Amino acid sequence: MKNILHNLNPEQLSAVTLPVKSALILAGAGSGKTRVLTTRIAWLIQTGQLHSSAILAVTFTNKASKEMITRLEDMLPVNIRSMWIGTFHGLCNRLLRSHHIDAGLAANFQILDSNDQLSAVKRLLKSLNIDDENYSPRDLRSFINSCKEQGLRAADINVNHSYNQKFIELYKLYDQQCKSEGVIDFAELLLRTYEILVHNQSLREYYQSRFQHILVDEFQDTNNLQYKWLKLISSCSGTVFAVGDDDQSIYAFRGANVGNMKTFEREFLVEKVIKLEKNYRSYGHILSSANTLIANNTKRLGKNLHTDAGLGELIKVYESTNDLQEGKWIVEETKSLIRKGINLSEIAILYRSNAQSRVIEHALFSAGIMYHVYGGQRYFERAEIKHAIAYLQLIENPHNNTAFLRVVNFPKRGIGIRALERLQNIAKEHNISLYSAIPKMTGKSLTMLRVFFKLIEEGCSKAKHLPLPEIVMSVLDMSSLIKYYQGEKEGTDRIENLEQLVNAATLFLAEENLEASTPATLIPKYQPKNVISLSNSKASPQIVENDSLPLTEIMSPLSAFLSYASLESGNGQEINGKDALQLMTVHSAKGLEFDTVFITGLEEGLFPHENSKNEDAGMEEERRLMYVAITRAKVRLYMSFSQNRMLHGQVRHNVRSRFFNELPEDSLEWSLPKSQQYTQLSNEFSNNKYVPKNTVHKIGWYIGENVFHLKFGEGVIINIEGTSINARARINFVKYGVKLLDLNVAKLEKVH
DNA sequence: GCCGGGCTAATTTTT
DNA sequence: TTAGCCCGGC
Repeated sequence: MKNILHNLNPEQLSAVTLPVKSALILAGAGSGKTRVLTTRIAWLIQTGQLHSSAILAVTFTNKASKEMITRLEDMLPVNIRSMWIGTFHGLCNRLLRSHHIDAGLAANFQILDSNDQLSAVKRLLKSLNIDDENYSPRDLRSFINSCKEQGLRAADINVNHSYNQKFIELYKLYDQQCKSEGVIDFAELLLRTYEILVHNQSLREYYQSRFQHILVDEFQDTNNLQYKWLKLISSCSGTVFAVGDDDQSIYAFRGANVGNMKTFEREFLVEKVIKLEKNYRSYGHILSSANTLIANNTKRLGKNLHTDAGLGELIKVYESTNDLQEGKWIVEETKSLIRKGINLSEIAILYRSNAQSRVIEHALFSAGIMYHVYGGQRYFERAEIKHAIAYLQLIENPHNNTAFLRVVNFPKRGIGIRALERLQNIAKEHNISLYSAIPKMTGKSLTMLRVFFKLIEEGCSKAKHLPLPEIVMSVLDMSSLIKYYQGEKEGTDRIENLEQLVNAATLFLAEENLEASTPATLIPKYQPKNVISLSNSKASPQIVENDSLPLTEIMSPLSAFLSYASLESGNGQEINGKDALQLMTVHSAKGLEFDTVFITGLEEGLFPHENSKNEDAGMEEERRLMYVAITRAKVRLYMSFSQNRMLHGQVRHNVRSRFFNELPEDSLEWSLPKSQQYTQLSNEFSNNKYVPKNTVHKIGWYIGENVFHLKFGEGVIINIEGTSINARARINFVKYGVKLLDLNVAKLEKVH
């Protein structure tokens, strides 16, 4: 038997070997969090405390769950399959497929990704003739999602606001629309699962007794529904082992609630919180910067990272006049790093928002330095792939109107908007899907629509006999998608992508361990009677066995593949053999580490971002984001800011980020001596082409200065026009935006 | 049905 | 600046 516990530090060891009770592990950046999580699972199984089927491990991303599976396979000789490891969404998908009848869903329900959801919402609004900017599709979508993430149905929401009233009504109609089309959105996967567990006692008790230990990764990212879900499924015999880092909570904007950690500690009666504070990633200066910075946050559970590695290099801070210069500086530093023998792929350039990559890319491109920008389009989100998937969805479920509208006239079949409007009216009138409405159409568009109808119909019958990869192949052919792109100027890449889809299907089947030739079969697996009888301890072998089947066994391979495609957007950029510089937002850097990290654009308004500066919570999240950025670096850390930056088509004057004041002086190495900073600053301003040279002294105000106005509050001078008596300042006020004020009239105060 | 001009708004992102 | 959206003209 492998000694899986060797080389664990005392804190890690105590976390790994905790008794099977609810526990909270505060795992700092680079403290071996994943290791603890996987080793604990292995330890529980190896010591015979739990059967592998009693374990549920939940992550947020597919990447994280894959990583966990890989590591476990390395540690354990047993079959990982019997364990439930996956993302919240993936696990809920599995549960809903197994219990689709209880959930009131068709066996082959399809999953809307957020774009699909948006078009579904748009279609709903259109069908109701709502063209009011107060009810924009995007707002409605986020309203619906945030309701679902709170566990609220339209009927549950208090009607006390006229604005709400309409949204609630629309939310209800949206759910009806989804139901009749046989589709569900991401949030619905979770909510629906939660609801069937609440409403179906035998089902609930079955899973409650089955999962005795539930391990949750990145607990700080859970939203309220996920928390409720965990609480429900773990009550009775279950316990939750939560691992997270409140200091790395950077997803509040999409519903994550850090407060869940404190609530968890209280409600799950956690006796002792274990902190993993030993960092195995970064050198001392980097770590103390992170510690000092994050100490400025008030709402923390408390944690301080330390390392055995020495202090290492100082953090290099660079101040530039403008963003172009910042780009050049990155190029120069990169070149010198290359000379030191550092691989480009070990260097990351981080920024707060995607728009900032442009200037940097330009500089790198001109210098001939290879780079790779993360966050591009993912494989399954590419237009051509979405088209192919839509055909596949229609074959599996022709009533999916979102898929229908996506491809009914793509490639062109001469089916225009007029025809579709009529079709939609017929469908609405008879309360049927667009597909079913086709035979009821009249006029010449009927002919065209019939062609499409036949196409789908033939696809359906073919799908019954062919193995998955061949279904995909035949769809590419019969849809004429390939033919269409052959006629396009830049279609080669798209054709390549489409052909990749066949490989993706083959690969998917292989991973699901299934013979490619198995025909689609659907066996009802869940027998409520059995479950009731086993509510005490051991689950019947039959049910355990069913629970561990690959998805392709409980639904058609095509259906399984489609859900995989929706839930796994596909690492758009994963295989990248080239040695290239890594460019990404700070958000997407979370969980990664690099030898060298550049944090760029450290300016007030950018990082921390303007929109977050007003409330405390927003500011603290920005600080955590900065903390995440810093802790990505192993050996070398660079930070830069620029006095001027092109933003929204305008040159903006920025002040360096407040975060610099929150870092330890001793760990920083300014590229200009600190004493010269402010002298330098005013020189730069007076040399600036936007300011007449001598205005600084004559007027007594300078660009970039923080000011306070009685009515408008705080702001920054972004430009000064005219001189002496005519002098006016363009001031960017935090709350009121840009105003032009006469400096001789306006009562401005300096803010220090 | 398609193209182009004008307008507007402008973080962060996984499933 | 630029991407996305809407509208009008062909």
